Amino acid sequence: MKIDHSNPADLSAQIAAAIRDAIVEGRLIVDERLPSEAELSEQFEVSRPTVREALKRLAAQSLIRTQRGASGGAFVNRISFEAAQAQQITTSTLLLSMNAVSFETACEARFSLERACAPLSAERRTADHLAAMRAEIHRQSQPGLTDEAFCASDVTFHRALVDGAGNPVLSYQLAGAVEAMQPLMNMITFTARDRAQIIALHERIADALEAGDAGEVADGLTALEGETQALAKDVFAKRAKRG
Amino acid sequence: MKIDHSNPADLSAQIAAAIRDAIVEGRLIVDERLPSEAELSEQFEVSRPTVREALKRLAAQSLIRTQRGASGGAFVNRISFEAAQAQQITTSTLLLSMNAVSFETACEARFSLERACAPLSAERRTADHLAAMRAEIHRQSQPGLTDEAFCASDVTFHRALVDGAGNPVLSYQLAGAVEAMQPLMNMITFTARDRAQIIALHERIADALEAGDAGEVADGLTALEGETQALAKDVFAKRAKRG
DNA sequence: TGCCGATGTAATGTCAGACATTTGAATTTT
DNA sequence: AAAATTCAAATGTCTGACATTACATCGGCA
Repeated sequence: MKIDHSNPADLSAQIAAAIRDAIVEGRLIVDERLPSEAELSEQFEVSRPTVREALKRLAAQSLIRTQRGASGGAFVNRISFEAAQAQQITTSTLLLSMNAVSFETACEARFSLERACAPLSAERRTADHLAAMRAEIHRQSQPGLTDEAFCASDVTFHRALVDGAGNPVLSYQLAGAVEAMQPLMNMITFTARDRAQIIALHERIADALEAGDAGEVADGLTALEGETQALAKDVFAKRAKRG
Repeated sequence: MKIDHSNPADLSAQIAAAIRDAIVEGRLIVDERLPSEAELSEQFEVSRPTVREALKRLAAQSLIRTQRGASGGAFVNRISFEAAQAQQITTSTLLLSMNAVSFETACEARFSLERACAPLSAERRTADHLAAMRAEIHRQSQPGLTDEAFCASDVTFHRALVDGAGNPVLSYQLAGAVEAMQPLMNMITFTARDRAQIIALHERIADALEAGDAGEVADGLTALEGETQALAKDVFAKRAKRG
């Protein structure tokens, strides 16, 4: 593991990349302790602050964790699905909000992905998943619910649907797509009638899931996508008119 | 933006979180310049190295970029699809390799997601996408191709299929799933007969895509999934026997 | 007057050394 | 033998300094 001293810029980035490669390529394995900061600064022939900046970069990506005290140090982290999901949600959220991705595009991607796990979820969903979805449907029909709370409940509903597929990789991938859309969804104001229609579709999806009817789940999702797109179109049209 | 000095641990993490929240919540907008490191260290009442560690954490997530020189500084970054994809691939790859995700689970997730964009790709793929896929099929049939090169070509083929959907959000999401599987795929050794079968399925998929037959694309993918799973099962069974 | 080069300056990048804090382990004491 | 104490190693933080970069300004020159 060596770095390029002829390019005196971004030493900490180079060091971070070198260590990251070692982890990705398996030369550093999970729970293995990295050399101490002092030792690393000797190896790379840089100062300790520079090494620390590199380590912080890796910590930000959950590639390492640090412990203080004797026999402490930096350890290769076994990245958890939760940590990976959190990162992906942050990244996806920023990507959608900063790149002016149209609501239409994001919505299409989200429902396409969700339909992808409909067959698996119809086959494998447990009673718990169904109960979670029913509970959210019930919450959504409460009067006096704010739009934001309605959206949050919607996200929980869909995550239960996705988790029902019983595939953690799928859940991890989809959490980003579903949660990242929440800020966009929050721009929509739902009338009582809108909510009733969405709730009806949620019930249709839950029923189909209970019956194990994958095709009907997918159809329900498609209908929900159409409804959502129509709502958004309406909101943006009104906004354009007003502005 | 304030931090908790009563908890004197992880000051840089707290600062990073505070700035990240400001970005995510839109209080700091794209291309806006953050205060200089000296000013930030005054605001947060910490030293400059601590501020720098916080900024490096954010830079590692592509949330900010830094420029040297007068009128330089740290700027809120417009995260690109490429950068987001690169991060997601790194995260997904580590997640798969370190969490002992079974090949079966990863494969199932990947093909489920890919089937999700089959309808869109069948409808929208351009001649370029088709040409790219045909080119990869041709490459795959070259004799003397290493297993790794064969896998790399396979990834390119599937990325063309996904890109054909014309939805950048979908492409971004799927790149992680497809590329992260490559290390797992590289564990497989392909016989000439295996390759012939895979190539035949690739041709079937390309043909269906050319004809705009979404159902047939999905069926081709399902067949390919079955073939891949069978191959993997075989490899792992032999390995278990030998070991 | 207009252009071009030299200089200034503000910012990040890096370094050295020091102290503070934490935590596990070795040591001593009861 | 168990508990309390001390020690040491490591991260976390601070101070102050210098190096490097790149923009901005100002001066000189045509």
